[in-house]
Amino acid sequence: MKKNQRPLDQVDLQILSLLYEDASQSNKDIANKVGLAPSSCLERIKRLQADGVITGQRLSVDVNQLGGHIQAMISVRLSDHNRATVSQFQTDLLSLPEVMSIFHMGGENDFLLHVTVSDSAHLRDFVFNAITARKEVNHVETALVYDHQISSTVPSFG
Amino acid sequence: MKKNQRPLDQVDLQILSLLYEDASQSNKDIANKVGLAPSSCLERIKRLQADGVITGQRLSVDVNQLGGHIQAMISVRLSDHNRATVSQFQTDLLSLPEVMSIFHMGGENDFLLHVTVSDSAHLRDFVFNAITARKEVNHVETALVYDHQISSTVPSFG
DNA sequence: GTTGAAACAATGTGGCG
DNA sequence: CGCCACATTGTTTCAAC
Repeated sequence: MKKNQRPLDQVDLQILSLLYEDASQSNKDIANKVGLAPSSCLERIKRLQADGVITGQRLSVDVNQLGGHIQAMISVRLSDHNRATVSQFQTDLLSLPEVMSIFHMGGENDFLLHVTVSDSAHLRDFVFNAITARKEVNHVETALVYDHQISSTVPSFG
Repeated sequence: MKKNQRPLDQVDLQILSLLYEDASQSNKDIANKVGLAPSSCLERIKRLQADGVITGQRLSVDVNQLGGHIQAMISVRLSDHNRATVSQFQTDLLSLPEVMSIFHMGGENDFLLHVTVSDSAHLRDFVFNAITARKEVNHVETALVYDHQISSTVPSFG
């Protein structure tokens, strides 16, 4: 939370919620839905961005159509938990085209890698080449992801 | 994959890749970067949407600023694997404000729930009220998520 | 695929409550 | 101080090529 930041009011939350459902709506549409003039609405959206509440806008794609026919969640344990090792692992893996997102975890697994690959041979190669080949990796477990659904409701409570 | 669909060429992939990095770029900017006239570029983007390669546009928000101070990954096993039971569980949970996304898994866990909560009391209450309270739930395990990083590179390989 | 005109949306300014 | 109306700028979109 930044300094000099007004707390979010109900209208801010309404704007966030609308944009979270569908970020492609125009400012004008949002303004209409929340009952503000477009300029006032835009002012609020800009403030939400400046305050870091809105951090960006991402495209949703159908990875299956891009050749990502299989999705998997790969649990990884490292043997070395230095900040440098952990952070290097994270950076290296995030840059690979197969890796869609990385969860840095507490608990017995250090990382969950959500990956997409073209087929099971690709999955096997990815696990061997990108993960078990690394010295700091201690344990790897792969589970298939049948389906990944993302909520279209913005988290908001208190 | 739909019928009547042209395979993606290099320019399509370039457009996808640019928009995947930052979906807030204007069509005009994308057109410039890929070396097309804005109208041709827009035509391609529209086609990618019509073909279902681009499925939407999502807002990235800082959940921490919305009161989501803790993120967790909750592994759930059900005792009953009927389609109806599984699908009801998925629908019910996805609509809760704490749940950001649901992975339907193969393997010993049926679901991974990526959730955000305000504090550890909230986490405990959520697990009890939304998960273990359900008859079909057999086993629950909760792990803290320190950090979740999403790739800004679109998955793409043959 | 391009160009250029018309339609529309985003943005900045100044005035009002 | 936040909101609105209006003027300006820029973007999208459509038709003709």
